Amino acid sequence: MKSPVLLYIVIAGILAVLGYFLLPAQAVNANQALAIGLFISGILTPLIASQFMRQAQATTNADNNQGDDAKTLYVGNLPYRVNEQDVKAHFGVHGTVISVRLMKDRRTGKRKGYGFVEMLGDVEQIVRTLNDTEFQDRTLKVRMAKDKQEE
DNA sequence: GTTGAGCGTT
Repeated sequence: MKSPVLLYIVIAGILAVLGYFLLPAQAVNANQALAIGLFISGILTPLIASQFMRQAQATTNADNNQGDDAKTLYVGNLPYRVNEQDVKAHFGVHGTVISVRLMKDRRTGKRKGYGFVEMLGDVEQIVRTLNDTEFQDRTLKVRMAKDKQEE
């Protein structure tokens, strides 16, 4: 039931069969029956189509809630010497790491000691697991990233 | 070459 046009045809077909048996032939002629059927189909199609859209949306939301969407974690208190590969390896144990961005000074390019890890999985659980844990002799700060939850 | 709270980048 992908296109509204197809849906419209199906509804009109069902109504045609129903009308053939239910409508008194002496009260309504063929042209009137056709007009009524098309009219009712025109009303029903958007209603039913919107129901399908809601179901599809609900399915999408359910998938997202299963943790298949990328979330961004804020990671603070990182050692200055670690690179993005190290962070990726460390977080990759508990989920799928999409990308790692270690913030650095724009001029000198030196690490600022914090960054963002974009990953899949139960992010809330990962925060609880990795926050306040040792990483290269430093105690990590792991939080949900603020504003930008991009898709 | 140093430092140590924080929420960013085309």
